[in-house]
Amino acid sequence: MHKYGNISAPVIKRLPRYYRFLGELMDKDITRISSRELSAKMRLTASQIRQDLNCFGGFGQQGYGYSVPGLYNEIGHILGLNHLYRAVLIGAGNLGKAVAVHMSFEKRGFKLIGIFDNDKNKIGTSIRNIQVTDLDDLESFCQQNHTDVAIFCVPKNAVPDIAKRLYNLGIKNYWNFSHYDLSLLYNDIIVENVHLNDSLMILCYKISDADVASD
Amino acid sequence: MHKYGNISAPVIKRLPRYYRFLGELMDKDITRISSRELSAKMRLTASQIRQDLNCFGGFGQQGYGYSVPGLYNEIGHILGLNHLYRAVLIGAGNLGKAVAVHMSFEKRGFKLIGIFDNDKNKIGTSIRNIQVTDLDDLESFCQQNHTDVAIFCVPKNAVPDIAKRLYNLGIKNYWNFSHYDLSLLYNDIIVENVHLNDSLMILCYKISDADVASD
DNA sequence: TAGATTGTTAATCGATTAACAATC
DNA sequence: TAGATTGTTAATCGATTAACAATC
Repeated sequence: MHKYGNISAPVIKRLPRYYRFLGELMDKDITRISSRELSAKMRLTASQIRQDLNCFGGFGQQGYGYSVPGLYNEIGHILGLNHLYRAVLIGAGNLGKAVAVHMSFEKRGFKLIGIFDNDKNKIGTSIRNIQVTDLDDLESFCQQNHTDVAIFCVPKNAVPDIAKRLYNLGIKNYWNFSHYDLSLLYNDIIVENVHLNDSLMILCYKISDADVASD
Repeated sequence: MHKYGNISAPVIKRLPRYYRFLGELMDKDITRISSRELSAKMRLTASQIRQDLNCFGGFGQQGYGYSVPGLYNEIGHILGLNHLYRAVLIGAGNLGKAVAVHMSFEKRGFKLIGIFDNDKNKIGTSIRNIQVTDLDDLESFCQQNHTDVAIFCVPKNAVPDIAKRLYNLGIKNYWNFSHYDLSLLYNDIIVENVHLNDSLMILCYKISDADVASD
């Protein structure tokens, strides 16, 4: 059922960071690196790097280390960046617009194919050469255009209804910017959350926890 | 040095979710809940909830459970939401604009007091009643207006220079949307990252890992 | 008082680090 | 071959779960 056995969440979460650092090394024309050198740059242990990579395969060479472009490509492949999953964005407000314009979807395995909103003032306008479509036309659009993923940039209370419509269309992968707990809705869906409010509150915790003087 | 001893990162990351669920219970006028009931709603163990909360204090009552508003307020206080840390936003592009407009800073312990950019077309325009200021005036602004936090919404390569200027101004708390690894720059800073690209790649991994048919 | 549920200690599970034999 | 560094096993550390005495 899974390509790489059951890889633990902590390992998966570190992969994009490895990918980023390897990309930077490539920009500097560094072609080879040992786990020890990389661990120093990334401030983690060499052991962890070797353990992490060996979840997926033996990419290194004893006595030599790792090929930077080789490892970069391997991790890109593990992450699945060679795919082009077709995504629709739900919600063309400030956040949705920023996500549409700001993200390099193609570099990350996705292609944005549609944007939906229910605001008559937004419908018909274009973002990144994609026309904003009436949310009422979600079903007909997705039936005509194969869709793998939905991106939720709508307020919390609008989410469950839209999620059910998408689920009924067979679309079960969600990138969720809303604060609705999508993962509780169905069991056979894939959800990746971006909770900006949570992140901001964690920052608040860190600051106030360190700042013993106040309060 | 720390208000609540050394609380582990996993516990801290769960706090905003507890806070959210308790808020929803309050909206439904539910005034009391046991760890068992809450665990069922949140899909985690009652044991974990009790362990998590007891890092900070004994907020429950044997035989009764927890007061929903009581616990809500306690967690809000633990998160430090009673503060109003003064924040400046660096970068008024799509992402910066969305962050400025979309976030309810005041509910999360922050107040947005300034927005900076180096784009002449943006300087002077207003976002949320805050004038976009020339990045060159960062020092004079922060000297005149007490600033606790900086929010980075600029491209990676612009970050280190700006971070150094902020650090020299004594501003050492950062909400980082860029892909520059700020935490490696100084040791006495507080960084909370929002890495949208990483999140998107993790979604890609999850989809492609489940999707054994392809590739 | 009896029932319920906490706070907390003990047991288990998983993730990280250390060590080292294999090997390039 | 000698030196370096991996892949992998074993040891440690930390987080989660289970159990239960304390107590409302």
